Amino acid sequence: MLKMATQADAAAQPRAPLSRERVLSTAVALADEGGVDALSMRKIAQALGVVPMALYKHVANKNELLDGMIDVLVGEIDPPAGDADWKTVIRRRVLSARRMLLRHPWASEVIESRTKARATPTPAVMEYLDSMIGIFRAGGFSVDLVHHAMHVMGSRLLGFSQELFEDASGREPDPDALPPEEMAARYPHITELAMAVAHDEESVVGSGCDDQFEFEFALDLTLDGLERLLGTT
Amino acid sequence: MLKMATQADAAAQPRAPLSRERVLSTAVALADEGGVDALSMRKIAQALGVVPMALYKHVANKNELLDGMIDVLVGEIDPPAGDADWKTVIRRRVLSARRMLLRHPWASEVIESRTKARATPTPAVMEYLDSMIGIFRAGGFSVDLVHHAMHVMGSRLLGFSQELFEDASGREPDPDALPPEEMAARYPHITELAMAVAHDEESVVGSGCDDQFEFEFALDLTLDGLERLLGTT
DNA sequence: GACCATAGGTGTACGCCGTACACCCGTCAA
DNA sequence: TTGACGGGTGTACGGCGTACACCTATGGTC
Repeated sequence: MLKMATQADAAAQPRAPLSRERVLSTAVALADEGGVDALSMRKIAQALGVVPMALYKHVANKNELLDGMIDVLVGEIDPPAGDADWKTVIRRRVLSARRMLLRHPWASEVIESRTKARATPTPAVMEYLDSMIGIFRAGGFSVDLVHHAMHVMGSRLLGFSQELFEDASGREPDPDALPPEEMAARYPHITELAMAVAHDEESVVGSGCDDQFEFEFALDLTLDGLERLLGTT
Repeated sequence: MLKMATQADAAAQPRAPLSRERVLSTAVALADEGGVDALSMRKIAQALGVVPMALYKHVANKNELLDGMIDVLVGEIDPPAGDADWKTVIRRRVLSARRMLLRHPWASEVIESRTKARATPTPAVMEYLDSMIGIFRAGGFSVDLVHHAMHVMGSRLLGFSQELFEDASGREPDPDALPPEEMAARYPHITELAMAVAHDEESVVGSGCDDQFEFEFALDLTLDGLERLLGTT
């Protein structure tokens, strides 16, 4: 009796019924606040008030869970907007994808690693890419040209992220960082660049350079290049 | 006596003295053949004929080991070559970096994740970037313009790798892959593109599209864009 | 109403991981 | 001779993913 009562209470109050979506969204939330490395099945279960093995009734294993998380993220990207020309539609969509990636800093890493481990990207990613191709095609790109375009947009030419001066502030003062004069001696060009940038934007708080501006600059340079190609065909 | 003899034998024959470099290079070798996910301190130790904790006399912990591995890889990139103009020097260097990344498919993932976790990239990466900037500067780029250029080269505009059609062959025949007609219905544009590409290159074995060609196409498009910018300043 | 298949949550247990900590031994400077 | 020390060892701990057996409430069938 008593037992039944407490069970009923527990069931009524804190126990939403658990589902694949609930698992995925709390996983995303946990990753957002603690990073993917700190994400474990056990912690997800705990956050849901459930025993770890319960999760396996809704996702096959951790990799499949990561795939599901990717699909959640891709779902956050705005659908292609309206009837503008290809350039602005692509531009908006890419910027929307970027906003998503900034909201979930762990995203690019897991997309990278999961995509390499699978035979094919997850369905949501496929759909995203498909619609992207569709925009180019509707804009008059030949099949060949859109193939090139996808490679251009998907490649990172430098193998390494450009996030060099990303929030020098905001971290605890790293003990084994080089003193500035050593920096200047060892990496003269980086130093020159960093100083110029910092000076340029001395009014701006936070990161030494306006990443959003730089990203859009890169995007526009590339889209202009593609447009020129389109014109000459 | 006997014990000393066997010890001497063991010491003489299979026991090179162990060093940071030996640890790093066997770690790289193991990652090459089994992927980073399968790389563990215990396996590295085993490969070196040593107990796991022995490694910690040469690397502080696993993250620091990964950082060291990155530096090994970056060291494989050819130094800037000769006295050609900036465009060909950059081009050669980027292609050399790409060759390194293709030799070590796990590299981009660990560089990505480690760079995000550190206050600053590893020294070898810094040096690479510094010399890259130096090439642009020597080619007449203003500080501002080289800043833009680094962002252009370092950004991936699509958040997702373009490795869509990467070796459809060469994998075991994935059980839950969609049948072709379903593919065509759900992802019409991808299908169109894939078929066109496959047809184009039907003589070529392996991957449906020539990734090297596409990469160079993207690189040249970008470098041309930068050159145009340089001209108009 | 009796029955039983099934879906979904539980508990236990295994093997692997990174690594803290105490130890031990050979080398070499004083 | 001694004693510090660099480098390899052994043990142990807590956390991980997950296989497997179990329990229980639900709902369809006779």
